[in-house]
Amino acid sequence: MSIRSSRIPRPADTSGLRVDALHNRDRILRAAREAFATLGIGVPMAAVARRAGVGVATLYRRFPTRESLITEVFADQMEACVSVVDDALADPDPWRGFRTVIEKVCAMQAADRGFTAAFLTAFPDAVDHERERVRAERGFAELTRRAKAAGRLRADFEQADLTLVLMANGGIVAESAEDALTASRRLVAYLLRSFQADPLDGDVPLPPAPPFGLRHMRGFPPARSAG
Amino acid sequence: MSIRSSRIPRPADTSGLRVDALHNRDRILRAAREAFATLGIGVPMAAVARRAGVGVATLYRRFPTRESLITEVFADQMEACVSVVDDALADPDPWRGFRTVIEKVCAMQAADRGFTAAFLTAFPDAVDHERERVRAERGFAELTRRAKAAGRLRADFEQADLTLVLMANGGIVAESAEDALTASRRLVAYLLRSFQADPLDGDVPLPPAPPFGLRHMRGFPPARSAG
DNA sequence: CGCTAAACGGAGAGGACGCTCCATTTGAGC
DNA sequence: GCTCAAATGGAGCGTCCTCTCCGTTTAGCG
Repeated sequence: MSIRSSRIPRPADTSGLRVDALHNRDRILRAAREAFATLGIGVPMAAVARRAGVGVATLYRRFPTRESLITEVFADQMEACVSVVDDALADPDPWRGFRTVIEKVCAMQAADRGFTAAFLTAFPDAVDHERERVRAERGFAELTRRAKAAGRLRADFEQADLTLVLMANGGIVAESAEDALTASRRLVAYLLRSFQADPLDGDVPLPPAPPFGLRHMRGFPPARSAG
Repeated sequence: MSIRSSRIPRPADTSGLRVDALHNRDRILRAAREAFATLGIGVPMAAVARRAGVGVATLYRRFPTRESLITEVFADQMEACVSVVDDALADPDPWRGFRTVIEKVCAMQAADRGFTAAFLTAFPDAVDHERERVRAERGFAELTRRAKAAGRLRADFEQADLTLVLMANGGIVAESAEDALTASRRLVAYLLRSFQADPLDGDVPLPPAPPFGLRHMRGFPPARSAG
């Protein structure tokens, strides 16, 4: 009956840790969050360690792979995504729900440089993300269905278009986070305008949807190894 | 009166080269084109040299910096961009001209992975690109003006939106070039649909345009150095 | 307070890449 | 063919990054 006796230790089992270790773990996570947001995923591990004020060994002991660190760092954001979708599902107006999801998620993406990569990438050990992503995907599919049923979303909108939006939004790079956000907002406004159903030009067919969903995006960000 | 006596040796002066050197230069350029397209800008120089079947020294002698190589490799594409704009300017239908430019350039971008980065980046020694980019930009501004005058393009479309399109399109990453093209086409169709003037919802204002143009995009692709 | 396992940090091995130096090869004019 | 400047290729050095090993420090417990 203890609060912490749950058998599934999500997101990670930190119960057996000494208090100093726990403290350092927090500092690492905070430092990594900062570093990823400003420099992007792929900052040297040593830089994260330095920002956290710990040695590299401590970093590696706690997070053996870069991916495990990323997974943990973005756990919050992933959960935030899920709640965004959940909130939208509770909205009585289907179109507003649909619109809000895209707007909010894209804003998150624009604000945090590393988030795009983390969100779009399926890491081998990011099973936690996997589960949440699937849940978000399901919820979004439902939102899509409702918005179409309400006649507000064009009928040929596909699930893959969400990926398209996220990739497009992820392409935005700017000097400052504010500039990125401004640009993102405008892009999203343009796209949402097109997503709306419009009986006037229903006869102009869209090019086919790309053949991928979120899970087809392995290899992001682009590798650059030799051939 | 000689054919080759032009004082401005654009894009590069290769006149004094021995035939074998010239031959190797071609092989390097071809190899680099391939490598950039598939692996992206930033492939190891050694990989380019290996593909070209030359030593690294040969590569460096011909192209002292990575940027000079990129400049040369993408000279063709840059010229192609300019012609696309020129063709569009010759089109009697302003909207079709506008639309075609965006479609064609985005298609080029989607087909060649390195092109985005090369196009968006202002390299110190890429003065050649600079000139062509300015020309393309001017032409596009004129196209925009005409399309607006014809009432086909929404009045609040800004030059910066072109950058937005290119960034968004550049965000597309896919396994194969075909998938990327498919995705790009769909994205572009969505965006163009929004760019069209529509008196029905002229009262819905767009978020402000991002405060940048093509030349504000230094730092693409994202650096990842430590802080 | 003292013991011990847990935690720590930094040095350094290992590897990728950028770029240069230099001994050797080769094209081109005589 | 002979000569020599031009061209070549790969060895090698410096740098940056990942990840591990190991001697030292410290929290937690009796």
